[in-house]
Amino acid sequence: MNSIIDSRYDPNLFETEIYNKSLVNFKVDLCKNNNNYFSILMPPPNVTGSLHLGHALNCTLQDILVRYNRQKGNDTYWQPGVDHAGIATQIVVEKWLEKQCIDYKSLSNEAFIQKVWEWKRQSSNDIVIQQKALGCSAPWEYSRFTMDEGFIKSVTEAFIILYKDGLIYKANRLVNWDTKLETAISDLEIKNVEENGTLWYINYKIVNKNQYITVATTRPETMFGDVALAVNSNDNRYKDLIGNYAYIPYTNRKIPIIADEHADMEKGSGCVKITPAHDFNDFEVGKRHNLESITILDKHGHLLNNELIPDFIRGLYLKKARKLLVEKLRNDELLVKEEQIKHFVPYGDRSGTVIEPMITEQWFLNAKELSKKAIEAVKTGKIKFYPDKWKNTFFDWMNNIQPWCISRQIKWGHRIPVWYGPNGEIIVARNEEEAIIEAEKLCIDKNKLTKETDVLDTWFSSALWPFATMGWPDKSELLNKYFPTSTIITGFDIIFFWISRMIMMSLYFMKDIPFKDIYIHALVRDDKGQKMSKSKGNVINPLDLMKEFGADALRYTLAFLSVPGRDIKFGRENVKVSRNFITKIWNACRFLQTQNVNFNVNISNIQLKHPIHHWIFSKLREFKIGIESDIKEYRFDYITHRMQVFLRDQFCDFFVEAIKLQNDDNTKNIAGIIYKEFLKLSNPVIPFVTEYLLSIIDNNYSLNPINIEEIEIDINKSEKIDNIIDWIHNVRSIKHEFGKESKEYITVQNNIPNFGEDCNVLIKLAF
RNA sequence: GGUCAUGUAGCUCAGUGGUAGAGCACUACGUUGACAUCGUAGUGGUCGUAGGUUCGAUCCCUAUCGUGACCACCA
Repeated sequence: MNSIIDSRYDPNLFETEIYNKSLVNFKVDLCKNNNNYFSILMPPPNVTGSLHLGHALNCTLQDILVRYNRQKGNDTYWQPGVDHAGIATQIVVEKWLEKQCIDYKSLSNEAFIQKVWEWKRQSSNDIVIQQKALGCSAPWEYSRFTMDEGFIKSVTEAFIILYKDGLIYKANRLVNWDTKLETAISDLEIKNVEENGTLWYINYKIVNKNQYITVATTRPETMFGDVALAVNSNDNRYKDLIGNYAYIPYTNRKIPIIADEHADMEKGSGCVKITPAHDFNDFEVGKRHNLESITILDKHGHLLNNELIPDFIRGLYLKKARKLLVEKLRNDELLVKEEQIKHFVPYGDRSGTVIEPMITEQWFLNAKELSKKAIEAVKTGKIKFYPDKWKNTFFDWMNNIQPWCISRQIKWGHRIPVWYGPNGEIIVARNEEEAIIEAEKLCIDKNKLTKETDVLDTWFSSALWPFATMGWPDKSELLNKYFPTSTIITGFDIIFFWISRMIMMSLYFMKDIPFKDIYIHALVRDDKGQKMSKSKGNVINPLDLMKEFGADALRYTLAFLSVPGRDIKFGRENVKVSRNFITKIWNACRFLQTQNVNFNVNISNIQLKHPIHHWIFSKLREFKIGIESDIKEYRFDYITHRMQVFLRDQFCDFFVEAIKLQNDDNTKNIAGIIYKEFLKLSNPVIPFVTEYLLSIIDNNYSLNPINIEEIEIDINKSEKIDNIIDWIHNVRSIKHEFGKESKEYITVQNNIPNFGEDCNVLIKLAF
């Protein structure tokens, strides 16, 4: 046994060392045949840089489960890895290159991708370093990347199957277009922001009448894509005009005035312009009335340079065109009213630019078809949400699910496994050789094949994470042993992006659910409740905290603050408090060592003589059982409370104090056993300090708790101690309130209850 | 507009159909075998407001106000 009597608690002295020589076997034993398995998928962090506190929370909670299960003897697997994160990473790398004064736009595709890989290596390295510092006990050699070789195979296979089954198709549709990134994005990647805007009332001249009709719009510049004006058929103001035509200002293009329920009599002027190529509602109206769609914007958000657009704004950027157009309308007295309104404007999540609805050719996945079984799986309780309320969010979205636009016009990502023939024939194949063979079969000139340049939405590969990581489409031992996984731990923000899609894909490809429990944890905010962001400057780097207070303190804090269904307000003060608690654990060890406590006495060699012996064992049992139920309920906060109550309020305050009064070897041996058990049971939460202390007090320590059930505990004796403790608190209270000389205090001293001879010595603790 | 949360001590938050809990902060005392990164004790709350159910409500129900998030509209 080594001594720490003269050492203060300093996590920096042992954390790295203890991780490297930890007893925990991170390795996976594929030969082991254990019916009780626990497997968990690490939500792969994006390779966009290093980790923030949200990741630290996510990893901590997973590691607690993993260590707990491993300790319990369950065959445990934790799938680590990182995500290529398409658009997000591409943007980060572009900025990174800019900083180095590299003109990324002039790089060839291949050269750019090379740069991204370079970045990826650094980023994923940093991530793993952070995760290890935090104590994550994952089998790192099983780490996967969503674009590694195996994953490319999985993604290709999944695409091909879905295509052949008719669930993936190519279509010309109105999609959300990001004019900055020049790619389509999905509905989920849009954030609607409320803004002050203007509603312009514009006069359109009616054909063959000396009369105008007033159209209200927030987007006048799109008027050149108008194909109709719609009014409500019940609107007396316009009833007579239905069937007439109107001129689009500054053009001689005539568009019909139609009746459609989409026109709301209460809103604007009651007459709405229909621009199917640049508005989702209008697109629907257009379909209903068989109207054509006229695109007037190019991919960069500039008006087209053609005869549809009046020459004074041809080719101009949207915002500029709008300004000029409004000015001209105003001067020409075609603008009859300008109304300031608040309205929502769609912004791209990643680019921060206004999103334009645009008609383009994209690849879609029929998500509706896949959603049915996924909804069923949650409805029947095969998959459970913790907290339960999130299933409503899940159902809401799943019941209204839209076709998923899976193609992106960016560089970084999985290339869609499609080749085109000279006449646009589509050939879906695993590789070029296969595509050529297929082309020959179809009598397509194989020399004229071109490969699809679009890549897949990053979430397409993430959706395959539960089984692609374990080797799918091949059969593998990992899949065999650890699929479906037990639990997934993640934030609510990716329920739609990720959780629901993994469920759909797993049920489709594996015919089974990907996981049984979904634990949704909180968002980590700063101590004022504000979202942490770089621009606000309130981001806390987990590594800094770990350096100052230790990884254990950070882990303990994150678990402590994890109240289900509530966001975390995180202050560094909390970490300090946790560190203080860990110091207490440390100092308890120091004291026991000064008492020459032997921590390695066999449980069969101690006797429960004194009631306090029964009491401390019954508290240990409560502690152990409590943790077990907390884990089942994912109440990580409760576990930390329990640790405090047991170690501080029960073990230190009474049992250790009792040792000072009743200094026999048997009691000291019990203290050694209890303390050691506390360390083991707390190991999942605070692995570093517990394992270090265990290694100090026992050269051959193990992390497996002893079987307390074997110990016969007399509950009556234990309860007697509870009563004594209540009484002690009472006496102390009186002493402080009235003073040592007071009548009240003397009365108490003269009326000490008879707790039995065996407890007499404890009475001293009261005085 | 729809949905889901949330409102308990100065702060951060637990909790329960039956005399209100923790941590931090604050106050007093304390260096009595580890621990000032500490110990002991204490101050502090009509459990958002108004109704209802109940023998009894902070907890269940209804309404209302405040806060937050998500979804939708996005003329």
